[in-house]
Amino acid sequence: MSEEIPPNGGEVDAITEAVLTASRLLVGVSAKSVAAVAGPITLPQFRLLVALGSRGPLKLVSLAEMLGVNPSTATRTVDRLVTAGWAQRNSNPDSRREITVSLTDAGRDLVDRVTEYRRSEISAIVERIPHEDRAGLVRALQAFTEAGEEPPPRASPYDAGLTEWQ
Amino acid sequence: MSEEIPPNGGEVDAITEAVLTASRLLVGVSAKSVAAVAGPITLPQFRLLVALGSRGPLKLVSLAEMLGVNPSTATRTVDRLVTAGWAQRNSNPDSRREITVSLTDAGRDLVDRVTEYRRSEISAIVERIPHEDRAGLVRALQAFTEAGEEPPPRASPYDAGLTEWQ
DNA sequence: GGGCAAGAATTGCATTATGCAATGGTGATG
DNA sequence: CATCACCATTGCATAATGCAATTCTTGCCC
Repeated sequence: MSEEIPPNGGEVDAITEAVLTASRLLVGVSAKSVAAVAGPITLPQFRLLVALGSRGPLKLVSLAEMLGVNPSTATRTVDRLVTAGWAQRNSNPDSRREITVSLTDAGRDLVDRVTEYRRSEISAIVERIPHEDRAGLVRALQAFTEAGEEPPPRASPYDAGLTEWQ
Repeated sequence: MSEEIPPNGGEVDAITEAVLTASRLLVGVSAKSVAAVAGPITLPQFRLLVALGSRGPLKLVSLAEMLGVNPSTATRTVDRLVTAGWAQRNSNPDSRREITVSLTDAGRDLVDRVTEYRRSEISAIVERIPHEDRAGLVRALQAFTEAGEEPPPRASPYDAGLTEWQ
């Protein structure tokens, strides 16, 4: 060994801890955002709306796959969202065995409001970060993300920070 | 106003985006960890075990509060965990109207294995970060966390990165 | 073209997760 | 000791989930 960083001399552990702690904070922000804006909707339902918002109209199977749930679960969640007026089923003229699900205007509006709120919450935190720390943050976070993006995980619902656990 | 950083000159937005992206990654890591180790347990159940693991034996009400659920939900989840052999109810000699819930050895073991796995996943990512970016990461993440920790959010289950959504 | 396998959505069934509203027991305070 | 607050639990209703049919629809092969 030459200068530092033995197999795990503490630096890696320190960063890991820092990451976990920061993660905890983010989790709280997301919860707060949905609760503050989305009122009576449930999280799984909102997650489905987010998927539609970020990927556009989707077949039911694709939707289920994105959310990591069984198609039957997706079907029934869509049922509820349709009833609530946030999503709609569209028949596909090319293939009668498929349908697409898309947001209604109300649904899109809901997603936008929550996203907006969440973004503003994070911005508020970022604005309290001392200027001299900011430049390092972007570089560091990008380095972290790139290091972890070997196989890009399932894409979209995560964009809203919404998943079943974390 | 003196030198720079207008209301939102882009720097804040850039950091916000970086944070959101990194958050997405973390979410994936947590999901993978539980799925890989915890097998047949559900997420809400595991979340309860994590709370017990990080805070020790807890009254039912405290547990429910930590998890952000109704006490009745906690009661029934504990029922299932007890049946599965991962948790136990202990009568409190000081106050017969309270009970405490604690991990069994099997429960503690399960939590340890998942935590270990998750930590190793994050470490693996951290180790792929170029050395010159690492120091910046710790400082930056700490700055971020401190900036957000105005009112420290509900504590413990987040420690394992486990929540219902994110 | 007829028939058959694969794909897509849905429905049936069972279990878990949740919240709200009692209920029954226990402690504390006056 | 009488009442009020606190604690766990249970009853009831709804949502979320997965697995296993079921029903159409498409594609493909003979």
